[in-house]
Amino acid sequence: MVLAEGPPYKMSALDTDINQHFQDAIDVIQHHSESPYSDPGYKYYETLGTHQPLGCQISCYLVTPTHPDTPSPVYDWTSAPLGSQHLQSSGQQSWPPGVPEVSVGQPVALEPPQFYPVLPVPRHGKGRKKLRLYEYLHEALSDPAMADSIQWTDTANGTFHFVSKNKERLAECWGQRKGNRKTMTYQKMARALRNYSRSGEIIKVRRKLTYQFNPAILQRLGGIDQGPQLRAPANPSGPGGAQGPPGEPASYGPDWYSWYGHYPLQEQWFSATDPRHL
DNA sequence: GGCTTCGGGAATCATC
DNA sequence: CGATGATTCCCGAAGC
Repeated sequence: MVLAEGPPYKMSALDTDINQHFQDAIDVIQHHSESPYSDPGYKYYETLGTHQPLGCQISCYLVTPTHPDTPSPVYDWTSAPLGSQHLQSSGQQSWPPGVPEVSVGQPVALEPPQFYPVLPVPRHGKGRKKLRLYEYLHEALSDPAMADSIQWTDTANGTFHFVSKNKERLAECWGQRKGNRKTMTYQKMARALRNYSRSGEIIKVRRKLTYQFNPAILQRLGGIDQGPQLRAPANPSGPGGAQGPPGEPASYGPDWYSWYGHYPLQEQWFSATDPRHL
C-alpha cells in the first residue's frame, strides 16, 4: 500500500481493510479497462472466455458492479436470528431502517459502480469475493441475451422468474461460469436458491419458477445496471404469460406479503421503490 | 400415471 | 482447521 509509507497516523485495522478494498477497486478498474480476463482472481469470469457452447454472453462480463458490497444493511438483516423461516417469523426490527432510504427508483445507474468496492466488504482476508449465485442471476436479468432464460417479473419489487423452456440453459451457464465439474441443472441451481431462503437473500414466491430478491440485495445490485428498468417497472414481458402480477400483488401469495411485511412502514417502502405508489 | 416443480436433508467440495 | 457458500444426490409431496 502506498499509503503505508510513513503514515502521519497509525493505521487502524479498519483503515487497513478499507485500503485493501480500495486496492481491490483499483485492480478491478484496471482490469476493466485492460483485459477483463487476465486476472487469475477472476477465474470465474474467464472460464467461459474460451468456450461458450451455450452462448452465455453474460458469462464473459466483468461483474465488478455486482459485488460492490456497499455497506448495505442486508447483513445486519440476515444476521438476525434465523430460526426456521425468519422471514415469516422474525421481529419487525430485523428490517434495516435504512433500506428504503435510497430508492431503487432513483437514477442510481448514474453512479460510478467502479467505486463501490472501496466501501467495506463483508469478507475476510485478502482476495476477491466469489461471484455468488444471486449476483449472477441479477446479472443475467440485466442481459437481454438471457431474456429467454430469466426475466424480471417486477423489477421494482425484485421478483423474477425463469423461463421454463430455457431455464436449464441459464443453469448450465452458471455452472460453467463457476467451473463446476458437472453440468449445473436447474434442479441444483434451485436448490442453491432455496438455501437463500434461509439467509433471506432470495425467497421463493408462490408462483411457478418465480423468486424474489431481498430488497436490500436488490438495492445493492440494482443500483448498478438496473436503473432504467427500475425506473420503468411493472412492464411484464416475455413468453408464457407468467410474467408480472396478473392482477394485484396478492396473486403472489403469502410470500409476497411476508416479505414486505417486514417493513414497519410498508407504505414508505412501496412509495420509495415503486413509482406507481407515488 | 407421468411430468414438472418444489422443498429439504445430508454429504461433499471449494474457497477464504 | 473452521466457517461459509455452493454443489451434488436423493427422496417425497403437490399440482397439472
